[in-house]
Amino acid sequence: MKYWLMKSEAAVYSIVDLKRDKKTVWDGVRNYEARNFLRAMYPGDEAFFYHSNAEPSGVAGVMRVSCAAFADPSQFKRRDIHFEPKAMPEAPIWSAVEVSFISAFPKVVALEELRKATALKNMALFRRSRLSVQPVTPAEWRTILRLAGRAA
DNA sequence: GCCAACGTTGGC
DNA sequence: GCCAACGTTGGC
Repeated sequence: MKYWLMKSEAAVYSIVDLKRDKKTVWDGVRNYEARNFLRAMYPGDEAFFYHSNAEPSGVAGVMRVSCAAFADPSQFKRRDIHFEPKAMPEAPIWSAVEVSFISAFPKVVALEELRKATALKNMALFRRSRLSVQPVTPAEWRTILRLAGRAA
């Protein structure tokens, strides 16, 4: 099983929305490296839900990858902001996964806190700016759970 | 709202 | 294939 971190603007879709919906299609990723990480996901993998552009930004909870990567439906929708004219149903360009709610932390583990943790200094989060889907190592995963007040 | 980081596009 | 222009992400 692998671990991941996935970013969403909190005002657009937050952990509260995922808790309500139970599961959602994580679509709209339009960066090749992030897409390749989506394609590397398997059902049962777990991911941190990261709130970006939030007050504070940080890790807000945990979700499970509940369906492996498939063609992102939004790339075919002409009126969708994520429409991709070059994508054909028989040759999709972008991928999505389905994720399911596991838990919301009582308190968001803020970016500032993540920065202070020396065990996290090599996180992709800090080394690769703007990457919205990224791997998390088991050690990083445990560290963040501990910061969240959850047993690792 | 500003702006740094950085991926993408398109002219040449 | 280079690189300037441009657009987006995301912290602050």
